[in-house]
Amino acid sequence: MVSIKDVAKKAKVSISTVSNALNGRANVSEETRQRIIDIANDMNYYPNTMARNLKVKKTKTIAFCFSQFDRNFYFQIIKGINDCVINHGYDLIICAHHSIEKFLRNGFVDGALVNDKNVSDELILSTASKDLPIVLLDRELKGQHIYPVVVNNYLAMEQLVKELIMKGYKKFSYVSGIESTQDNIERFEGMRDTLRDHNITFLQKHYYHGDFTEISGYQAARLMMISKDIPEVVICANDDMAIGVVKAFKEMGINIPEDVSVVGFDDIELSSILEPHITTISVPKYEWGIYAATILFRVLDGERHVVPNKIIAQTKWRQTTR
Amino acid sequence: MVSIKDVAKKAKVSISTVSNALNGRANVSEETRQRIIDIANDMNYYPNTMARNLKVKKTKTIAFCFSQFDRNFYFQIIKGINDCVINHGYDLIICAHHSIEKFLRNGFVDGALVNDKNVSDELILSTASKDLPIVLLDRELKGQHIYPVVVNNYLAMEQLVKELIMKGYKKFSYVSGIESTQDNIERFEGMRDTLRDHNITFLQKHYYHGDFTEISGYQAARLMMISKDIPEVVICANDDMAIGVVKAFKEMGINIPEDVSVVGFDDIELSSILEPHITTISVPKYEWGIYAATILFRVLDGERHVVPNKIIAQTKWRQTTR
DNA sequence: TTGTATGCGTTATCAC
DNA sequence: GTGATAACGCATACAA
Repeated sequence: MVSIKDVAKKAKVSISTVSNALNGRANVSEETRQRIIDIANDMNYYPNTMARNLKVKKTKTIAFCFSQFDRNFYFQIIKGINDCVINHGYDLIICAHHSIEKFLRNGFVDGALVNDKNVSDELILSTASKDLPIVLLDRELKGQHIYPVVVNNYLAMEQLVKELIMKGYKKFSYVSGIESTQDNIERFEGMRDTLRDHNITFLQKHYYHGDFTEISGYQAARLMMISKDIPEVVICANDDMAIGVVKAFKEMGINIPEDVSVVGFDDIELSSILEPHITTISVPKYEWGIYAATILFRVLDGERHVVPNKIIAQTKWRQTTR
Repeated sequence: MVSIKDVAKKAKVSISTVSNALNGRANVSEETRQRIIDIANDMNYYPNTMARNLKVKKTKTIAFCFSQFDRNFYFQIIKGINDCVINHGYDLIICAHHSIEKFLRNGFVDGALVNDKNVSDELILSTASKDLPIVLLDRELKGQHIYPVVVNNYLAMEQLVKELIMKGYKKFSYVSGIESTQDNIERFEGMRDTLRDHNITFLQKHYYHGDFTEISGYQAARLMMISKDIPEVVICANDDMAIGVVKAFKEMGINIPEDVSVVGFDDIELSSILEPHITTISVPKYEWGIYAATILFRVLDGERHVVPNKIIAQTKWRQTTR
């Protein structure tokens, strides 16, 4: 590996002159600069990133901690983050949670975004610092140098339910995701509270327990059938379950949306590919990524009191509702 | 950021003793070792990765160059790579092509995998070295310290066509991908040669020009219709186009597979979701990732003359063929 | 305009 | 068993 020393030797100057020339500083004559640049190119010289980082304490690199490579919901988010990072002249590295200690704990990166449930709250709390602000996409955690950028589930659900009520729907059922997750809780409460505000009480028996998987939605729909409790509209905590619900109803000869309507959440790719196209709440994934990265850069640029907004999601009306 | 110096000071020993203790070397008494470890934990000390790398010239990190975050075909591959890298006690960073110079050129990583058409052949040729072997997933490039791990398109196509012929198919059409791509060429030649070997000449007029997109497949099928040239089977250079072909035929009231059969390549998720499920050549993506990373580690472990095999893909017979 | 010297945090060599 | 010290490649304050 050719180092600054090799270039200096070949150019018959000192290493500092090489450094100055290559870093565009004023204190070097134009002709020596050009000569040094040519020689450096010639020798295929690239400054050693680690040695430089060790010195300057800025890496111009952002880490994105992520390991759920099997859920393609996230890839538009990555794209947004990547684009934003590049635009700011930084580089992005994506690393799984195993690598956090290695990459985050010691100035390897200037900031991080985390979207990985495998990373514990404690790890985040103990890692975030003035030198390493962290933006969270998968949870709302309070703490110094920590900036959650999450979807406003409650508001999106509120607006959806309001519109459904306006369309005349009165009998709602809900298929939950994993109970303990914040997403599920907020989505459910958004529905329940909005119904209450419109004098519709949501009965516990219309709450079906799912776990965000298609099969759990499928089973919930069959359960509705067995208990002869088909509502006017089934609201699912995500699209996967909505797909399962639709599948079950279709198999049982129940027409959608004539006999029952179905709504999902997330707007995954499949929801507008499968027939019928599913009405769902669309999370603007690309923009989410952009915004999350933007927040990080505002912090890195020294802005005080950065308070992120929540991401606004909106209903996409499609074929599973009237 | 707490450094080894801080730990040494607190433990009232020299930094070398701290280093020795923490790195499990023999020349330090068990009690001082334990005391130092405790203090280090206590102070939340983590060795600075960059300083260490600068010294030892091994980073235990692998880079995967990739930027096509909008094609979910690749994510199973990433998962395979990631799993393999973790298993070897290394860490994986994924970086876009913009960052190659920064991360690959100067000992930031011990090896790299590249699956990014944006990275030029020249860049790869000039970057690969004894200190940085590179495994290629997206092209077959010959060169020192370069190891292509690609799919055996030709063989897969040969086997597919043989079976189709055995099933009685005689009239074949081909919808091409982008002409210049190696994938397209190999897939086409695999078909053409196999037909020839079975005394079936493939006429140029049955070659339809596509570009790997769904719409180009759709248009090719309409063109077949207009020219009244519906074959017994349409072989597409990838699944996206096969999906387009199927869509067009369905719209035109042509029955699949009764009137015409359709075959794709890749086995993307959609091919077994949309109705009818598409017969296609399945690329074992996860295993591909595992194998590519394995090749890299064999090189890193000092094995001489590593010669990668090609990835074997196999036909998945589904509903679009008889 | 150019060169010398120092230090970033670590590991390794070699005294003690 | 322990501690100075050099070196990794670079940037920079300061001397020339």
